[in-house]
Amino acid sequence: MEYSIGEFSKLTGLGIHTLRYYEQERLIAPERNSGNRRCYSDNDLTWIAFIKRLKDTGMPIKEIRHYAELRADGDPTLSERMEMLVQHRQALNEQITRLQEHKIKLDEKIEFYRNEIERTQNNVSS
Amino acid sequence: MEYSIGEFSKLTGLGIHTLRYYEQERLIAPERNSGNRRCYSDNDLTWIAFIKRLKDTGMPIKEIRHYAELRADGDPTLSERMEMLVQHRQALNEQITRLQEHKIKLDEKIEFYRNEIERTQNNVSS
DNA sequence: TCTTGACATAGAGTTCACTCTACATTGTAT
DNA sequence: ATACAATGTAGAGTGAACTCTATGTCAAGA
Repeated sequence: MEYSIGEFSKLTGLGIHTLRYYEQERLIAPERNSGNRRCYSDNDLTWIAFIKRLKDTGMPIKEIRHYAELRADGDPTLSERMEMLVQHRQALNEQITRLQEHKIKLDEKIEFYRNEIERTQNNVSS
Repeated sequence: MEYSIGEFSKLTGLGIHTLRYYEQERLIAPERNSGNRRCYSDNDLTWIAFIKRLKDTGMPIKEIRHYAELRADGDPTLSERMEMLVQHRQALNEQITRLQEHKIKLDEKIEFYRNEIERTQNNVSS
């Protein structure tokens, strides 16, 4: 299937402006039809899904662009791309660990608040 | 103990400019000494540590400011502050879950790459 | 006393990732 | 044929969170 930018925008949840911005940043390179209109494919759809994953996990546009450039060069860059993903997985693991530590501290803080609130209420009622 | 902005910057790892910016944004309100110099306390130190935690877990400055304002009002705002933290914990839990899903997908992708690389290498050597 | 370095303020500049505006062109329904 | 909605480009604007610059003050050491 092929999609106009409007259709593709709805499918991906990315605004039309954002899609054009991503193209300008060379993250994606949709075909053009006779009238110069962008023509997105199903392949573009899975690619955008992956871009969103990379973004959600904190990879900056610049780095995604680098990955996209390697991807465009095909098989010869397979191991370099894998290297990037392995690096990124490492960063992601560290991020998850950090957040889990933060969660523990936050739980403690909330527990502390619960006690404080009870204490102050006791003071008021006594 | 009390610290000059330079000392405090080293202790917290936040640049001097950032500390002044946080003050401008009303996240922190250090005392001033005779010569109008900022005078940070140990209390400020633990407060900054908590601010960093909130930031690291994705809370925007505006919201941290709101929390800081409640904090400055003392005990009467205890339950409102707890409410904020409970809300934030919810967001944090969702964030962790999302990242864990991303991690699984990334692991799969890396595995796919490993196979692809092996395949292409076999093609070359055969 | 003089100089140096840390500090002060006000405001400008930067980076990132969009997001929007202005204006021209094209595809579609009546 | 005409109107209008969707799309095109180029470039400006936005908001968040810093980060830096210019200029001035002040305390302490040589």
